[in-house]
Amino acid sequence: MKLAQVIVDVPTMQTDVPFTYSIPQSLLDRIKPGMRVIVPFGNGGRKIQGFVIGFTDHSKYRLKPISAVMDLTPVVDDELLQLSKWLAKTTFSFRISCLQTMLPSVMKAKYAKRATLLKPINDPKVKQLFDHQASLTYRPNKLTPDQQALIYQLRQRGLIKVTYLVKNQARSEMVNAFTSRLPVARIKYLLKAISTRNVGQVTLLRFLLEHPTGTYKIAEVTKYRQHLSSSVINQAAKKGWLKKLKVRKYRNPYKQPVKKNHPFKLNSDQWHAVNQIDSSIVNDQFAVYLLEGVTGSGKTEVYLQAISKALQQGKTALMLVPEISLTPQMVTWVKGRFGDLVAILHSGLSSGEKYDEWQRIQSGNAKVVVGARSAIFAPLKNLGIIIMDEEHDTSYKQEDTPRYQTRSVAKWRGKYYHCPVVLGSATPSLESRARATKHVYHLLRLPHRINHQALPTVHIVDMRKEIMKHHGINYSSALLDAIKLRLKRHEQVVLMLNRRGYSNFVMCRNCGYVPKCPNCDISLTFHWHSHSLRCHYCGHEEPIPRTCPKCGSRKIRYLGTGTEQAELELKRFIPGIKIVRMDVDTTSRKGAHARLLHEFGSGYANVLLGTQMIAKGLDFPNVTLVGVLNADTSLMLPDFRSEERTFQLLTQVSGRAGRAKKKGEVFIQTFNPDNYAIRLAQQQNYERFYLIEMTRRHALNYPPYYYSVRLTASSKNRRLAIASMASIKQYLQTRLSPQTIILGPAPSAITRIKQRYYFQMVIKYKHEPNLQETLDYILNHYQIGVRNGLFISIDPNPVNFM
DNA sequence: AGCACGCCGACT
DNA sequence: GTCGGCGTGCTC
Repeated sequence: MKLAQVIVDVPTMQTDVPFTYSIPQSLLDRIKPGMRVIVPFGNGGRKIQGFVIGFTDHSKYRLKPISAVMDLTPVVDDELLQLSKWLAKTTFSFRISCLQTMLPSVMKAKYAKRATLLKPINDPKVKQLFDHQASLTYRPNKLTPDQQALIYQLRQRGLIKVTYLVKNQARSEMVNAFTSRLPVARIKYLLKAISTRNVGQVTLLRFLLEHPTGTYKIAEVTKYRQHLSSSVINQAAKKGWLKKLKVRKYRNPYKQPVKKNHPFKLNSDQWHAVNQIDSSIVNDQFAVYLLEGVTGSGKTEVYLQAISKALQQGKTALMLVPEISLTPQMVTWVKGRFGDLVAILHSGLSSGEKYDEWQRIQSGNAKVVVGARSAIFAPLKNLGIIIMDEEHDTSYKQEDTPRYQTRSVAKWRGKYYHCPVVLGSATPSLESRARATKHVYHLLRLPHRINHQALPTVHIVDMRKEIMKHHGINYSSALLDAIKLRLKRHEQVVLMLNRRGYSNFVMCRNCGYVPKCPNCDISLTFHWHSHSLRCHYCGHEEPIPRTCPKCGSRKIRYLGTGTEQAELELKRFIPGIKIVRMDVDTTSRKGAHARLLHEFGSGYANVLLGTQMIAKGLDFPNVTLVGVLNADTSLMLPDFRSEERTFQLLTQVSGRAGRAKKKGEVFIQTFNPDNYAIRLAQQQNYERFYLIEMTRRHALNYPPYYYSVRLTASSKNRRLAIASMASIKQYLQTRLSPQTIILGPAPSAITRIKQRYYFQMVIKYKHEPNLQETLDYILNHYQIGVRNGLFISIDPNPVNFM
């Protein structure tokens, strides 16, 4: 007896195990592991989606049969099934959540219910709800309580039947196409027999003669062939000349053709790096390479040539980049080199486009994938290389469940396929660089810029002195002079406003009062457009108070530096200056990012002003000046990695200046001109920074000397949360070694969100072989009654401790 | 998650 | 008496 093991779409602790179902005879030969199925679940007749993960031949339960199979071929292959298991275990998340994050969002089922009247009912309320129809399809939570009650009553009285629907959103756009049915000899005969006045038919027959086999999209053929129209094709179909059918249309997110580019000649450092990586590809060897290259050292070319090697070997390649640097420029590079073999996955695509790109990968038509974080799950088979560009970037860590670190998943897949993983960065994370020192990773260095380009000159401007000079808060006179000089020379300027961990808020300059969210207890953010205060966590909005609610003073006003304010201020200092502003507000719309960059790249604007998002991957030859308006904000964060972040950001943004022939200049404005992170970023001295920072981390018992796990508990009941945390800490202390450090429990940085209280503990350890079991035990035993009790989440290796 | 079941108070 | 509120337990 063949029975299916199914992971059901119910993300809870109790249902996080395979459920066994019987397989109806009709599905027996179609059903395979990795397919999605629809199964009955529970005693209310509910139907839900599930994933078949395997088969078994016996079960102690009374089994229900699988209702339907949703896929023709498996959507998750054996490798990804195994990966989902590992991922669920190591990130303390549900198997179903892992499976779902590995797939395009459209493959997640949407649920609806349908109520069908068993006989006509003459109640006006019922008629209104059913819109005079016999059945109503609805989402329960979209109905008003009254409507829900009405349906409940009708059901109780046996007047309606309720069925459950599982909707598959994954749909491909289909277009009309045709294929020839005529043998060549017959076409030749017809061409002679038909009058040449039938222009359409003759043209069609000639087309069929040229293309005796194959399927052609009607829209495309009629567009490029004169005299050939859809009516001609329809007529021909009736005559039996050709067969009409539907084919999938791939929604291609990059319509404009890209210019082909060719491999560059490598310098000796690049050559050495490519050689090393290639040997791992050729020898089917898992190895992690850390490619440490200064900005402008030609890392991209190393990646491209390594990918090329993998393709030559008949393998596939996966290249990950931070979301923000997945710019049209980067896409042009890869598409230009590998053409239609490339699939792109990033958040700018519509869900339909993402699904189509996923299909191209799944079917084997795309062999090179470039994408942001979640692309690490791209269904490539026979991987030959995995590349992570800017490996230190924090966007590689998923911040909600499953809280995976892309680097770990990359290594897992690299081991599975016996292929190299290349981590590239100008400023590697200390974790990775330390592993290279210990020879766990192979260090490959590119210490020179290509074509012996000089590094830009970096000036540090002491803002403590500047603040006295004038009323502006964003621009030192040195930076303003430098900007004016570029305008005169018709060169361009990039200005960055460091907004990491920073928000614009309103403060009373008399008493220091800051308006906070009544639900979440965090500072409200000032919004220029709506002229109101908003909570970033829950969306609460309120007007700006005219007088301080605490002291009554009228000196309550907007404080801090936003990009809008920086833009206005610069326009005041330099009238007529053309600025392209890039921040969350201006880039939220689809395609806006590319449009703004194009606007700047075309030379229309003098200045590109933006937040961190401009620091990465941009390459404009006419930019000779980069200004960092406030280097400090990221230094102020209560986070042990703030120096590392600041160093990385400043180094990266400095690399934006002078990438072509013209020499670049950088101004870093700061209130902490002597800070080592700022000083060493000025010198672009990563190795020195690494040594100093490692000493500090060692002294303070921080990563990479220690591993860390953050445990967060939340509850509506504040005292319950505190008490549980205390008892969890006690339990941990009995189970873990005495050298392990437990910080907290302490209120989280966001103490309260949506009426729930958050508390956290951080476990710092060097060696804890039983940590996995210990934490599993805590999840199973302390998380009692998620609804009103305590909810626990665990984040292994959190990116920050806040 | 979402459903049924069961226990309790308050309504025609 | 029963309607409907919420707390609890279970789903192959």
